[in-house]
Amino acid sequence: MTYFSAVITLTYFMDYSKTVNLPKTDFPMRANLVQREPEMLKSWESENIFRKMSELHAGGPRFTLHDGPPYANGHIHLGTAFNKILKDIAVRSQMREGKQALFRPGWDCHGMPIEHQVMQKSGRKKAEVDPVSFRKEAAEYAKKFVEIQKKEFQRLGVYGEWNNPYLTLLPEYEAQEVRIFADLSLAGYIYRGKRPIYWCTHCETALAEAEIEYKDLSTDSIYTLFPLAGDPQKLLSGAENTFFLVWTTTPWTLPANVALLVHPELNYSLVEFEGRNIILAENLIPVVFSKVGKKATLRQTNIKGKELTTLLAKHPFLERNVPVIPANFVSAEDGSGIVHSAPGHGEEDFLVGKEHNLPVLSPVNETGRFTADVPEWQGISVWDANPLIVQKLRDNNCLLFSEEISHSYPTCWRCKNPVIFRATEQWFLNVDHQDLRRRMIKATEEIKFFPPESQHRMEGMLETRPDWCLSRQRHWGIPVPILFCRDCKKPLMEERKVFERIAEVFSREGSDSWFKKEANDFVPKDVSCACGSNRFEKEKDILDVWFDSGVSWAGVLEGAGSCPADLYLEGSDQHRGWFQTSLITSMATREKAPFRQVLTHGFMVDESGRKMSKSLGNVISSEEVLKEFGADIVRLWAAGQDYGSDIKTSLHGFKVVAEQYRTIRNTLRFILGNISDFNPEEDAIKKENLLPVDRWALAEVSRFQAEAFSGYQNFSFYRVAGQIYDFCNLTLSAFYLDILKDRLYTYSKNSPERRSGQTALYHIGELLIDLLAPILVFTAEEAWRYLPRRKSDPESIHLRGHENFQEFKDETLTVAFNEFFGLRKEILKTIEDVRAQGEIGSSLEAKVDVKVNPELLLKLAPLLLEKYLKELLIVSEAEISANPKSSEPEIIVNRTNLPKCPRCWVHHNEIGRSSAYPDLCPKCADAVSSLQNVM
RNA sequence: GGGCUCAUAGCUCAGUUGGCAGAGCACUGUGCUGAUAACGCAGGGGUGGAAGGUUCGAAUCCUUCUGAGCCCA
Repeated sequence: MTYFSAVITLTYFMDYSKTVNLPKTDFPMRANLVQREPEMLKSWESENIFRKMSELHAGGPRFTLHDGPPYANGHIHLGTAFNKILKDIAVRSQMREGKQALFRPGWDCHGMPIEHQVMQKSGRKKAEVDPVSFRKEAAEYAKKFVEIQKKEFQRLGVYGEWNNPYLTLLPEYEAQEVRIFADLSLAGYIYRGKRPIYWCTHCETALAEAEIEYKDLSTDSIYTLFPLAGDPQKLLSGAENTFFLVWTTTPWTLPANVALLVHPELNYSLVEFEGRNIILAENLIPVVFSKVGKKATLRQTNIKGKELTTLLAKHPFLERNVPVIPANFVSAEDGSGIVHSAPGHGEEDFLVGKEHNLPVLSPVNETGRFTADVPEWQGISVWDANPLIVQKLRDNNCLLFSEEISHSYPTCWRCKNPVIFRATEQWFLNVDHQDLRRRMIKATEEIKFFPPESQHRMEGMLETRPDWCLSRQRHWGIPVPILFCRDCKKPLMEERKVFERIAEVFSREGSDSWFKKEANDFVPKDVSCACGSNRFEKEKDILDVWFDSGVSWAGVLEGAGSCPADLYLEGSDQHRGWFQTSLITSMATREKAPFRQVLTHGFMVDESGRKMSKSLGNVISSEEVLKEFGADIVRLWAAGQDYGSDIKTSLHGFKVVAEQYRTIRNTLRFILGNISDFNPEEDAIKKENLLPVDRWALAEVSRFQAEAFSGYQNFSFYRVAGQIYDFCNLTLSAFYLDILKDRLYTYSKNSPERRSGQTALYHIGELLIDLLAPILVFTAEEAWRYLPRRKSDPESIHLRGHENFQEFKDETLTVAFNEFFGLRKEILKTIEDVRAQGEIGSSLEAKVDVKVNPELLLKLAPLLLEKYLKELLIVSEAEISANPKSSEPEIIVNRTNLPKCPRCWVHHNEIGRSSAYPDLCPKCADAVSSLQNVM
């Protein structure tokens, strides 16, 4: 008996397994991206695909994404890769919408990091360097990394004009930068002024705001006493022996002190302590004297800060009387509520000082040592002077007490040493000239920000940003294009001819010419100084590297007729950086913003949400993941991130993405395998003749497409990626493809049922490849090569626009199927129970009886369940009927008693109807006989 | 210290206007062996960062705190 049945089964299996239409495709299951992607890149190159892409919609509406230039130093990291991939997806998705989308990548080539590297390599110091040969080395260094990074971006599949990138060191770019500087200068935005700026005493240079890192450092926190020098309005009851309690964390700035600052609305008090009267903020009395450890006696209260401004104070160790001035930034939480002010050594102090016409003292030289203006400590560095000054205060009996506190302190981003504020002569851009600041804030209201909160952030930063210090005392950059009169020292700032000459020379010979030529080479013969002299000398400072990139709209977009750009897309740090510098230069010279839309993304952080940094050792390199997973995985990862907040990144995360990729790839493979014998031009079934479930599948296609389109339009790539994955996983794998298998495999090749399913599958395949194309640029192309083609189809998916599937929309079917899925879940649960009891294994062994209330049955009518229910449930017998009494569906599942068709494995009541194939069900008999007719 | 943002299952995240906490992955069980280095089904898993408050009712609104990120001081 056992022997007999085994032989029979084996016989049937051998026979019929060859008659079913199993999936057939050479599209490999294993992606092998690391090897296959470089081959694909070569084939794109040999077929000029990128060039054809750029020509695809020539003359049509344009989409310009302007590349924020990465810094040409080192290899790209995951953050750089992420940024460029987002840009690429934006560009490609717009291109697929029918726009002419060009992307010209750029690099930022000047600036400190490169200068620092080159300087270190040669072991030289700034003063010892010959600018011309040094700049040559720096340029080579930058170009080397441009090439390295270019290859790395290309390997990621990023589309762009790689043969024509913009570099901030190209002569034409430099010339354009001079022209913008000229426009700014002629319009009155540029001024030379003494002003406290961040100064690194180690690197001996001014630093931009962007070049500052804050670190926790321990510093002196001292409470010093400034004697009262005058009380003309007799505000204080006993003015004898009275002192201001003044708090500072930078004792070395006391020699530059010119005022005391109080908060105008804060309440101050007079206390008696060890025979002296002391003024300080009322609410800080307990804190201060608990630190001193002794009690003070309250003498007078409720003195408003603004009343104190009538008083005069005496400097604790210099022969100088200083005024008391109101300032809103004085804190009532720390110190004493009275701070000392040195406009030469602090930004806020400077602004208050400017308002009250205070002198700007800065008796510190470029190495951070006191000048002759401070004879007592001349030649001593400010860091070494701190304890000496504290001692001096103590000697003068002017120190209440001192302590050490830890607080965040600005340090130099290169050398990591603490920096100081020091007033020097610098070139500035006045951000309030001609109401620029207001105009910029207004302009941001017209710009679309992604995410929208980003606009507030930008606005807030514009409100408070100080004038832009444009000059740097370095070698590697574009020179400040200013000439001075050798005789009267006046700068030549209003002669357009001079700027034009400089720009013209730069465009031919590059900005190196500034260092090679004489000043007079840049001055036309007919130009002379107002004083009559025509002997000139060159400015020695160079421009801030942020000015380089800040004029890229002029250097890149204007010439191409693409300004303003449609999109700037950068990390959120660029609110203060590139977005703002670009906005400033453009609003000042062109009266308009250089971008219509701005997208910002978060930063890479590790699994526990901490910033990736070399010192923490939690950095994941782009190369590492690329080598292990391939570019499409990195791209799918990038697409899948909600860039609005920070991006948590781990190797495990990439493995999860790789799994998602496999799901998508397998889905594609299944589709391709099942339509390998389908010719869309001959075999497609008309919409009205499709089976209900196939029409529903296409309705889903139209719905999914509309959603994905809107996702791409809003640059919500992570939504698109999620939708694609859910579509593959939930709509297709878990339902549609599963129920389709019986039809695809067992119906005869050319049957309407099978062709109906294939028609839907073909469109699903088209759509998937289409929607994947901007993200999985390699895999989409690979799949495209295996998809049956129409005659009109191009050789590359990247040259094909969208197929529109909106005609397949079918609200009735969609609603009906949603009802069905609720019911199906219940039925599947019941089948699982029966399976758990050991009654059935395969669901094809099940017989399902369902009773539902008539309303539900009516809703399900479009599905034609009386005919298709068993197919939709993948069971052999299924009946559904109405029962007015049942509010919940009644589901009964049993094992079927019908015999099994050995070909399609469905249990069937009509087996043997065909005399030629007595063991088969009618459908299978038909299929096999038609097969033999063909043979 | 200030501005903006984030915190929901082991992981990645949904959750529209306050109304029964949801997906995928992972895990466990299981089916199939005609997507097979695949695919299906089911299940367990949560003090919603913490503490208060408003409300009949809070993941959602308010306050404070904690941790994290960007920017600024």
